[in-house]
Amino acid sequence: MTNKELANLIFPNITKTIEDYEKMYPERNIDVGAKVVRFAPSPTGFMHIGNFMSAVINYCLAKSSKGVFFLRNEDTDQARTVEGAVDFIYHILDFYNIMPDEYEYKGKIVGNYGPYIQSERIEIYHAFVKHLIEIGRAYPCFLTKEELEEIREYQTKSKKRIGIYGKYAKSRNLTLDEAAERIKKGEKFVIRFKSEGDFNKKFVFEDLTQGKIEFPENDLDIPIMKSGDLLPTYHFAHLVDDHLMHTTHVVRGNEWLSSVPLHYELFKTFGFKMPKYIHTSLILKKDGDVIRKISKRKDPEALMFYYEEKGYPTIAVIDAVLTIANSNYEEWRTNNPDKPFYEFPFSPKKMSVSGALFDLDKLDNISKNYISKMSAPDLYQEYLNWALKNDKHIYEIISKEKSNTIKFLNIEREVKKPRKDYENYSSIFNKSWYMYDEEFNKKLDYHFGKINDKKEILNIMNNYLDSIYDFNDSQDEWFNKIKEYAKKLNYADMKEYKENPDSYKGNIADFTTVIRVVLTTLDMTPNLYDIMQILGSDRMLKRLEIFKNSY
RNA sequence: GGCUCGUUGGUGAAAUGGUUAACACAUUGCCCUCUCAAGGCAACAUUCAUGGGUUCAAAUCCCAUACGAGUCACCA
Repeated sequence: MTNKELANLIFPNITKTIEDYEKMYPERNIDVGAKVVRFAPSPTGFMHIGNFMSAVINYCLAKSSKGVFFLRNEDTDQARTVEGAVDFIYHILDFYNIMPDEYEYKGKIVGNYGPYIQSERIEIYHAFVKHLIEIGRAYPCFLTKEELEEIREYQTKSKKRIGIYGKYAKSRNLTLDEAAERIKKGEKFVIRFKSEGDFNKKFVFEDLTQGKIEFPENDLDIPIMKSGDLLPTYHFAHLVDDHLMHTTHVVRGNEWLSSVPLHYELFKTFGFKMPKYIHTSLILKKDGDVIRKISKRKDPEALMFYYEEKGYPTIAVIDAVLTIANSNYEEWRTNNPDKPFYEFPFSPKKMSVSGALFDLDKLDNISKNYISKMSAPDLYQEYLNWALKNDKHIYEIISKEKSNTIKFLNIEREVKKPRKDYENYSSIFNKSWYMYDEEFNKKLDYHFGKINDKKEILNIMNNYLDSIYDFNDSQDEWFNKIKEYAKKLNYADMKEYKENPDSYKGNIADFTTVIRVVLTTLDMTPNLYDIMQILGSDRMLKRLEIFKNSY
């Protein structure tokens, strides 16, 4: 029996050769320096902030170099596949407007280098595995789970390196005839790569983020094809796919760094050019005093659901992620406030090598700045979109009260230094509910300060609303009138009051607080003048009546 | 245990042998002010994990130690 015959025995129906596939997927027709990158999630869980960061970096790399960004669904672990995970990935990419140029979704293939779903590429992998067997660099391994367990135990006990290599790779020594015999008998097997590396020899690998790293050569005979579903393992699929799809830059998590020696040998064995690698740092979380990997279970902010539900502007989340990814992003952003994020010249070298804590305070700050710069109608639209998906109650109210909502959102906006009240859309209602009669009537929990005597409050309010307040007054006129009236009732302006606090009932702030609380129940609101303009005389009088009856 | 990487303030971090260790967020204080928000101005690492060494000079180079992280599946 020859290698070729063994290969045919294992893959009788695979007729295409790797040369055939080389022809099917020729070099891409792109500019020199254009990057071909991929986002390659496995649908074994819902997209988290780390995946997202990787997607954003890939998008950046591709767009800024006029390259290609494709999505490859790495679904080779069928057992752990989570339903809805793929839909969620596409939803997020669409939501954040970072859709790939090439992908395969719901039966639709976009791009010439597909299929983009690994389980649909099984014949391709088999052709490559077959080739490896033919040249004697892969072999069927019949080690059972129990045997593997034993080897492992022995290695642990005797403090040997763990893994299948050297004398532990028992099936390596089987003759081709023996192997064929056992296959014919129906024994289960995996295909292992036959490593020729020497653990005592070192080689230097250059990672774009981490720089030069010296590794020992790989000498592990790792499985490249699984026994049950005959799907390839990650390592082998990475080799085949990124070669045929002509990936130039692989962005992947740091956890892959230790697989580099293996991947290096795999590419070398086929004589394929290795892509460049950008190993990104992990996103960590501070939990009390412990710093650990961010956890999908414990940290709600780890999953991408969080930011959507809270209603963070998409660009704020992207900015926050890029700020972590690249230390000079923030500076670039302040210098280029209006440029799209993907024009940022992302530099792998500037990525932090150690893990970064994801700082929600920082996100809030970035987000507040974005929201403060939106026009009121734009903000309203975003707010409405958010409410439609996340809070029906709010949605009903603000769609009914569109004009008043926009007016409220416009308070101290579109000025040089706008208010920064909202870090996300879900926080708007908490700061504006009192503008809606329905909500206002529900609460009626008045928060008066120093002046809380009903008689005095009415003394101020009655005359003020009836005869002094004029809707047509400018803000200055309005405030002058208030000051004048306050003085009459023995409330001083700030300076006078500070000089002589005991000779007055209170100061102008105490005075306006009374008006504010009667009208809103709250002692803290944006500019009272604007609130009153929006409320209008009728509603204010109504609210005064309500106050009379309920306080 | 093997392999690899890392360790600058509460957080993200800059600096790549040369005066007082950038900047941003957070925090605190003051000012402004009808409250709030915003804004303005300050404060916040006598020190870069620890110990040695090289050098006129070290956060930056070298060595050791400690601590932390990742990985060592027919998971990705």
